[in-house]
Amino acid sequence: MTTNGPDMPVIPSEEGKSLSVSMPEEFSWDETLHYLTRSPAECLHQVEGRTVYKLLEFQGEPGLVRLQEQGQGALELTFGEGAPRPSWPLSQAVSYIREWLDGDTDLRPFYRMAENDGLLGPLTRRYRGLRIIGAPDLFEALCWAVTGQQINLPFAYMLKRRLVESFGRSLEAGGRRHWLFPQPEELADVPAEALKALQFTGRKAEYLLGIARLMADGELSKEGLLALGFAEAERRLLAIRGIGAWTAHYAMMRCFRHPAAFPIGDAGLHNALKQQLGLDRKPTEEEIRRIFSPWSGWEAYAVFYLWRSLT
DNA sequence: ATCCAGGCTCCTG
DNA sequence: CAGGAGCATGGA
Repeated sequence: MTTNGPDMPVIPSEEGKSLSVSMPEEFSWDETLHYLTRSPAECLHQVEGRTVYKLLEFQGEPGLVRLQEQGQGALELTFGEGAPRPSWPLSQAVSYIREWLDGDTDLRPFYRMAENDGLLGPLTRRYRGLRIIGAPDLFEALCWAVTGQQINLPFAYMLKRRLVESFGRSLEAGGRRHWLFPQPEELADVPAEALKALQFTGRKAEYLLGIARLMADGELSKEGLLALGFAEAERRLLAIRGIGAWTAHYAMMRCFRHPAAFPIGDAGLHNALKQQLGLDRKPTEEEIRRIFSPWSGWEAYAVFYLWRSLT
């Protein structure tokens, strides 16, 4: 068996081909990397130095892409070296990356609004170019939110990793294994016991499987929710067992990129406000609403910048 | 040890 | 309908 016979097709023009992903001026690769590296247990992308690898899937076919900064507000996108080349074109990944890294939001109105704000002003200057890193896959966004309910973040990352490495597909390249988040179909028929063995609580196991079944059955989808609009999508999500206000808004923030999504009950948000405002206790929900009232329409970004202040 | 974690459901009164 | 117990584990 030959590995490099004359019948092996070689397409030089495809080798080393790269595409440019244009990003707005208000985009910071440093801030993006800071977010992407915040947990060593993260398994849905890999960061090596200032290079990001992520396994994507289109038409059921996985492909590894590599992202580097290109300068002039652009990223360089290539296929990851050492990985099987998918049949889909690299151009298919460009719009995904722009959505993932929030390249389509104009942050200038947010910055103008925050400019003279005593709380948000310093944060937007300190973390300028920070954008809401998305979770374009609805199932992933919901599972991640449910997983993170009421537990500390390191533990949540560990649970996610176990879930992904137990039920997701993967591909090895360059001595590293890259993972896809499981599809709803890949989780729908898993017994709750299997999730409990990964240290999910019995309750969370039920929540995750319930969401998986809804999506596998086509009763819940990103397209369907997008068609509903903000208020109706929220109502639909809240009707699902295991999804409360925090989870619904978290998903709308990370998956639907709704700038007015507002996970107001978030413990990290409370701690950030306490710290930024020098309070000796956490703010009440009423106080939070008052603090956020000037930022109407941009709550998700205000929350994201406040989260950033914690690390 | 005690309290808190990127909460939600379900049961009381 | 507000309030609180229970969930279950890890880190400070």
